[in-house]
Amino acid sequence: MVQKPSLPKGTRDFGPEAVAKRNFIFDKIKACFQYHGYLPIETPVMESLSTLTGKYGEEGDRLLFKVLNNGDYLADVNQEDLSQKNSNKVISQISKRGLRYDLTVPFARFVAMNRNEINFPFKRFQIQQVWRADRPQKGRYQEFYQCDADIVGSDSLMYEAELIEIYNTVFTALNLPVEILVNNRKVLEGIAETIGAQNLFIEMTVAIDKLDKIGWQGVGAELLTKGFNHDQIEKLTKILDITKLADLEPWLVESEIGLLGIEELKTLHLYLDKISLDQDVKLDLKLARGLNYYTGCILEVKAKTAAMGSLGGGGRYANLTEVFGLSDVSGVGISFGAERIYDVMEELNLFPPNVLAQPQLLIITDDDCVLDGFETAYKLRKAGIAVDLYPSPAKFKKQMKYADDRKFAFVLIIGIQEKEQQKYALKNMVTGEQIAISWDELIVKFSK
RNA sequence: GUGAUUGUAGCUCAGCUGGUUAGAGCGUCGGUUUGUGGUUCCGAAGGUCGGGGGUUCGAAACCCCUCAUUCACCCCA
Repeated sequence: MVQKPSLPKGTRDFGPEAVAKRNFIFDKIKACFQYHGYLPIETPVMESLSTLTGKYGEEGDRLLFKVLNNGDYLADVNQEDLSQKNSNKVISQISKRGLRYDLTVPFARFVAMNRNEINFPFKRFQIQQVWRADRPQKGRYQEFYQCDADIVGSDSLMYEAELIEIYNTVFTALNLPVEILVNNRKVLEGIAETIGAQNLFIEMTVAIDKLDKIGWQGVGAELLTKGFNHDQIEKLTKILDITKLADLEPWLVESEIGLLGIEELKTLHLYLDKISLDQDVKLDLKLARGLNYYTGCILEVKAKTAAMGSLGGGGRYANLTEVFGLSDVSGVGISFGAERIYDVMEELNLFPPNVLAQPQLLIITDDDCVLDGFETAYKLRKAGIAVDLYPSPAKFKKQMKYADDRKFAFVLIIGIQEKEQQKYALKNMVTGEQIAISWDELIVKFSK
């Protein structure tokens, strides 16, 4: 029986053009990373589940893809857990591996394991897929590429500035106008302290992150259900509307950690003042970011001219390697969401017309000249000219149509007439013009 | 995990309140006097109407279940 082919939820195929376009994005990002001294690494698709769980918050754990153990995986499962259908307990017994959820945590694991071989500060980049068991929707897939650059082993805020500069450079190179939003988790903690809600810090960040979407009314309502009172919410409203660092400082004088955050932002700006950027960089106190491992500056990139979630994000994580037994190694990094950048660039028509690098020239032949065609193709390629060849002496109509469909700019016709005249017929597929051309002329025309 | 939405040819979609052999455009393939595409004209192939069950004399259409899609929420790139 024939089965109807289909793709798993949230995944897609990439045809030749899509791959070319994606590589166009990768190439820009990669070039920029390398230009700044980042070195490439790759890590396995699968990690031990224990490496992944507990790093992304409760929600993140739910979105982890688990890999079923091999063999008789039910053999050793606790019968009680099984009969009670306790999925949480059973899963840990039947699955010891999971698909990576991002590239940052595997990197932290990599650093902890290779600490003796690594020279700190260690700058690495990594372009690989990640998987999230999320319901797919616009700009959201279950399988997608992240392009990460991270530095571990230095707490210098110079790196925050460098990463912002990288965002700036890449999006400028892609001709995609964006807004780079900056905030600091310490400042947010300070704000929580100031309004007397330090124990509700996570709830606060999750709520205010939605301000853009549901406004103060919605956020206020959510905060109330989380245990905030009207007084606190009102205070929070006032603080978060602040757009200048100087205006914020008076609010946080009582908070040691808040002042530390402000100090960090000030230092960051000292660096940024030394360079000029094409994209907008803004302080945004409403930026929170859900990943709980961030401890200092946080960054997020949004498209200015398209409705799409963030195109990238990142931040400082002071302790991520600690759970893997390596303390006092601070890290900071950013991630580009290649799929979303792709979607936005497609929407805005930003890809160059000829991303699909293919030969300009197609050779077609008749019955008597197939071998001559093959030989000519070989000689042209040897002369450094990219060329393709139709494989059989089909009707010229068919061969021409093929050339047209594949958008070759020129067709080189080798038939019995050409062979007798010791010339080729070269047809320009755009103008329709056809000329007789010698080998030497051909080489000159197509050599660069 | 929650709430909606859609599922008919390779693609985009028609198919009225259930009624004979399910249609169109595009695409594909073949031909249009045997050496020429993108622009003629003619023709052909291609569908278990997502799957299963039910109601009915009769279901693509109505009901139930299931699978899948898209979108929103949660969360995030």
